[in-house]
Amino acid sequence: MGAKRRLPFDPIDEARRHWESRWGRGDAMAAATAIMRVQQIVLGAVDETLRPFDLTFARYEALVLLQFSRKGSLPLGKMGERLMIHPTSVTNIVDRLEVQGFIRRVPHPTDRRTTLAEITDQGREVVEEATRAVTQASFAMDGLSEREVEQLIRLLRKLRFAAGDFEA
Amino acid sequence: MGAKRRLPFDPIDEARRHWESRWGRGDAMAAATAIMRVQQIVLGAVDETLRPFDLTFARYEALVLLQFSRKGSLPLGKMGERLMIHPTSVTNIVDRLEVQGFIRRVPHPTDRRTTLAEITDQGREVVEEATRAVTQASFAMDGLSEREVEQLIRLLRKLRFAAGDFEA
DNA sequence: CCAATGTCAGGTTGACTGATATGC
DNA sequence: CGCATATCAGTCTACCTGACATTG
Repeated sequence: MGAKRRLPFDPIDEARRHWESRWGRGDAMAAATAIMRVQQIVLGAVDETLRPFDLTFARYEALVLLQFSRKGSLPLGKMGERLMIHPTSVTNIVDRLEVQGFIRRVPHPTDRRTTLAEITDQGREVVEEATRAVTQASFAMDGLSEREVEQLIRLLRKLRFAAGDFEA
Repeated sequence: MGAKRRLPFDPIDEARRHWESRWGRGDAMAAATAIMRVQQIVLGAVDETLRPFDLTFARYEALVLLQFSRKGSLPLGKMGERLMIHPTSVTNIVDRLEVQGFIRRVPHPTDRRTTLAEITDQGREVVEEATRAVTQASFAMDGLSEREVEQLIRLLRKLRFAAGDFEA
C-alpha cells in the first residue's frame, strides 16, 4: 500500500508554513494541494465501493447520467459535455460499458453522424444496486457535518463557476 | 479539446436534483463529484503553468519538498510519506527528475538500504522560477475570496483528518 | 467547402500489484 | 530470521494530439 503511516502532523499545513516563510502567500497552493489529496481519498473510497460491481467512478457516473436521461440514451458528445470529459475518454468509457453489457451503441435516428449510448436493462439494474451501496458508503464525507458538506459544495461550485464550467 | 462548451446550468447541481428525487440524500455524491471536477480544473491550471519548466504538479511538489528540507535531500521513502504517494510512484518521479538533472540519487551515509534524493543547483533554480510563475497564476482560486479559500482549506483538512491522513 | 461527430493510433502520466535484491 | 528499502515488470485509467472517414 501507498502512504500507509499516519503522519504526526498535517503535511499540507507544514508545507504552507515553509512556503509562506520563503515565498509569500501560500493559501492558493495549500488549497490546491488539499484538493489533490482529498480527490485521491474520495476517489479511493468510491472506487472501492464500486469494485464489486466492476465499475469505476467514471463509468458509474456515465451510467447514472443515462439512467436520468429521458429516453435512456444520449449522443456520445452530449455525454462528454455533461460529464466534462474528453471525447476520447468518452469513447473509452462507452467501449468498456458496452463490453460489460450495461449500455449499447445505437445509431441516431436522424443525424447519421452521431451515435447514441443507450442504457440496457442490465445497466439499469447495476446502477440501482451500485447506488444502494454508494449511498450507504457516504464517500468519506463522514468527517463533515451536513452544514459543512453544503458549505463545501458551495465553495467548490463558486470555483467551478469562476473557471467557466457553466453559466447559471 | 475536451469539454469546451460552457453549459447553461450547473451539471452537478442538476445531477443532484435528479439523484435526490429518486434515491434520497445526494449531498455526499454532489460533493464528491464537485471535488473530482475541481481537482481536474486545478490540476489543469497548475500543469499549464508548469509546462514551460517541463514539470508536472507531482514533480514540482517533490522538488519543493527537497528545497525545503534542511540538507536538500531526503530518503525516497520519506518523500513518499510526505507527499502521500505510492513507493513505485516515488521511484518513477525521482527517475524523471534525475533525468532532467533537477535531483540526483545519493547513497545514504549510514543505512545502505536507503537512497537519498538530493536537489541539484539546477533543481533549485527551476523551483524558484517555477514558483514565481505559480504564485502569480494563483491556481484558479480567483473565484474565491481570501476568507473563502481559508474556509475551503479548513473543510478539506477536516476531511483529510477524518480519513486518517495525520494526527494533529 | 467547412463544421461537427466519433474513432483510432500513439504518447504521457501516475497509480497499482506482485516479485525481487539488498541490507538492517 | 523477519522487516525495511527501493526497484522492476507489467497493467490500468485518463488524458492529450493529430489524423481520419462520414455526414450535415
